[in-house]
Amino acid sequence: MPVDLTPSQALGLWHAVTLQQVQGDGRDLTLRQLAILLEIYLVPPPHTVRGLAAKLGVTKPVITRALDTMGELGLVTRVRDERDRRNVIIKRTVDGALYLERLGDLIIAKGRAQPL
Amino acid sequence: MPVDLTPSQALGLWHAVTLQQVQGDGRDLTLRQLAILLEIYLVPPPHTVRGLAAKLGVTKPVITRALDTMGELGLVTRVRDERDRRNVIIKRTVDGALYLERLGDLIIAKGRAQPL
DNA sequence: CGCGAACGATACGGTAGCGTAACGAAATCG
DNA sequence: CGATTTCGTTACGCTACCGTATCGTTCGCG
Repeated sequence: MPVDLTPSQALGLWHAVTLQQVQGDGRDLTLRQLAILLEIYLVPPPHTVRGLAAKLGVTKPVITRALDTMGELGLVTRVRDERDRRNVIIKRTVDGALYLERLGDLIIAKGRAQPL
Repeated sequence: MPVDLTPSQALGLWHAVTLQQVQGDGRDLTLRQLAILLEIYLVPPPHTVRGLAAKLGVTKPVITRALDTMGELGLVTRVRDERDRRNVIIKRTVDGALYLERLGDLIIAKGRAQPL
């Protein structure tokens, strides 16, 4: 079941959500960081630095740095892969799930408020 | 007519759109910049630095800097208010309208692709 | 083994945004 | 008028992210 939007609804929804995000508190993620976070939580594991970099079309340091930042925020964790110790497996956290749950709620709430 | 979304659809939509934005080209706006741009194009004029700062809950330099950046990208223009020359009126541009039109199209396309 | 490839992290210089504070120009008010 | 307020901008020091290049570790393969 697709989500059918008019142009006005689509931009209005984006407007409402970004506005709320900005007004909330400064703790905002970069577009890239958010994309990484969503990828980790919405796509089945396992997730690796290399895999994320390929999926997003960015370089590996971008992923490493984003994981550093989001790790400090508790949104994500890294675990060494014991089967191939060169790899690092990116794990989800409770706080990360909560963060995205709140984002989802925000989107839904603003979607409900869309006119037309 | 509201936009009714399930949590899965809401986050899936965000995922698809941010992913595309990141993959596209580096020309990505900050969350704040995007919020400002949407505010300018979706809310009836006139728009001033002070008004935008109040609406978004940020300081004036944030608006000035964002307008500098987006001005260089051609997404927005500034014109001195002749009735009160202290004010600056922020004007829309063709390129800015085009930019948001493409964003709207992207959202709609990804919305249509949402499962459930 | 030893050598090259793969993986993630780090170093480095550069750029852009931030918050606070101060500034110049213009309007308002006594 | 002159003093004060309002508006947008600029200055300053700081932090965070970027891209490129390189590093250390670990695996795979001859």
